[in-house]
Amino acid sequence: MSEPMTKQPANQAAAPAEDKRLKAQDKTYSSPMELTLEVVGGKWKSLLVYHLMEAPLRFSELRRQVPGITEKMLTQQLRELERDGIVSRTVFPEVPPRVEYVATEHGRTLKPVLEAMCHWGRHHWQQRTP
Amino acid sequence: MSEPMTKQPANQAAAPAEDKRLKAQDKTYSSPMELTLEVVGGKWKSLLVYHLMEAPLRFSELRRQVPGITEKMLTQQLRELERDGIVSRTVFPEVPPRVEYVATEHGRTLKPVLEAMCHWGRHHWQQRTP
DNA sequence: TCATGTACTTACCTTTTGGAAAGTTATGGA
DNA sequence: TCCATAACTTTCCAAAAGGTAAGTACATGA
Repeated sequence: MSEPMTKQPANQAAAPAEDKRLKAQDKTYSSPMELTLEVVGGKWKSLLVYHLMEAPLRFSELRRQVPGITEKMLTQQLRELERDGIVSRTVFPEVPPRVEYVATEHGRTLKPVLEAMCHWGRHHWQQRTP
Repeated sequence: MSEPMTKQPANQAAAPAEDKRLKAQDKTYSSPMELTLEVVGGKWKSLLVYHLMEAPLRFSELRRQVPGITEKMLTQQLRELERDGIVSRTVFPEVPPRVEYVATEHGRTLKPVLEAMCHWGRHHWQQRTP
């Protein structure tokens, strides 16, 4: 935990790196947690991934399930999650358009993290009023 | 998960609420995760709580163990964690001063969350370069 | 007298994040 | 011809988060 982790470019010369699962190349972290925070930190991402854990949802369904999120934030966060290989996006060539999002296999490895967060929140959100 | 949770003030009239474990009174969450994010979200808090999980550390030790954090951020985040009942602060009446921080019993309930985050980060920070 | 160490404050500034509201595209139906 | 729909994009703005750098208090030891 205390040993700094350095993300080296691994194979700078040969491979142009088509694996886009993780951003944050060349960055130095002091803890693995920082990487997790980069991927699902912020106000919306963990919520979104959680909703996409089991079944695909389309843009408008997701917007309904995550009250308060604006369209701008929704697309923005989904794009970043997609870039990090956490969710996948499928466009159906219809009019009006239909686009579905789901957690990828890689994204589903976040399940323990999200469930721990969910569990903690559930059990501590009204610990007061004893 | 989908049912909105509303945090009511519980006993507005009588009790002046001396329990400061959780902030975020009167707020409505759409998911328990949001509460967790309020408590350990942000760039530093989860890292700090993780370091204070087992043994107490003093201010300067913490600063050393969390490279990159400024003194301002360190005190600020520790104050918020203290207000939320996650860490406790002990001042030793000495000169030069000595102040120690540790996770409270309540704070230690975050262990599964932080460990899940740590675990995920450790196993995915270099998944590329296959 | 002066520097040292520790745990802070404070003021100011930059960066990041988030939000409101309007515009865009394409097609089929009234 | 006009409207509706879905999934955006764009612009402009506000707020929150984070960072820099300097200053403070106190007792001790040089």
